[in-house]
Amino acid sequence: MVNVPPQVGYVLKHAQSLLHLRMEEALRPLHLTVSQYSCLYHLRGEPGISAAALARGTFVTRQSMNAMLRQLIDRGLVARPAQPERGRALPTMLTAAGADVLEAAQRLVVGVEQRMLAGLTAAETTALTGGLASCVKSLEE
Amino acid sequence: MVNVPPQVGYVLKHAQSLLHLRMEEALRPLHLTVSQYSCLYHLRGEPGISAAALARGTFVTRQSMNAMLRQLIDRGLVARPAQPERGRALPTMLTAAGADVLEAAQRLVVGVEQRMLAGLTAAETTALTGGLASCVKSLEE
DNA sequence: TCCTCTGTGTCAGTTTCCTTACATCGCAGC
DNA sequence: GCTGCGATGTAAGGAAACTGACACAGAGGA
Repeated sequence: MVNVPPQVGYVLKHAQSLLHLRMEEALRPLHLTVSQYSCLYHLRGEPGISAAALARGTFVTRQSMNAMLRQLIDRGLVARPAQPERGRALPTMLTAAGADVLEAAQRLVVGVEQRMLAGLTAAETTALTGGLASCVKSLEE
Repeated sequence: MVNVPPQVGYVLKHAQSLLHLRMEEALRPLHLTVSQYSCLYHLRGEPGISAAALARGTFVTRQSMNAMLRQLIDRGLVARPAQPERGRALPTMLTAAGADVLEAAQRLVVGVEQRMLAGLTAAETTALTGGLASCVKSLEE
């Protein structure tokens, strides 16, 4: 890391990589991966969402999301009807057990985020979030 | 994405995911992945570095880095002696062809980063980099 | 009505990366 | 001298993700 100019992309990757690692460590006792947590989290925000829409919100492909959902259904954390009411989309939702696991997981994740932001003021945190949101907006046409 | 509070971790993941995607698209004409670009980039900054140290700087495992290096050596972009001069570490370095490819790749990557930061002032960009660096520092013990 | 386009679910194959494990080398301490 | 420790390189196996491909359902226009 010597003679390497502090490029934004590299620091961004570094922060994301480290956050992912810490979250993985924190969620390990619950036998939950970061992707699975993200899946449950979005599912609570939008009950009855389709797997494809869930995949877009979690930054994975439909195929990966369906494989992940099968695991979560086997564990009883997620439920999905066998037949669609209309169209092809199968509305997915959290079970009571899934909501419990998510609540416990979120406490752990919030702890990690607080640790990540420990060196920043509230104003700096707001500026960081705003800056990242601007990057997202600029990168999607 | 409705009813989802703007958590920092999520926006961070979103920005990193999008940046990775745009870089992958930009580097495709050069038949280079983001990881390979990152590898060449660090190699130029620290010639003669070991594969293990390179792996730490690129956020992958030693095994993945050695596999990647084999590909890059086959393409003539990287060179590594067959025998270590001392110890077990094999000093890795860029070839002339590798330096050329890296230079072309970096132009493309800089373009993507500029696009990402288009909506931010210079001061905001500095604040963003500083905020991310603080997150990194807080997350590594 | 027919056609096209988009969105969704799914299967198969491949790639990439990680985890686990082992052997080797230099170094510091007894 | 010898031993434990850390760092490096390597191999084998598995987990997770992606790409490519196909079929189906609804919306909209010709």
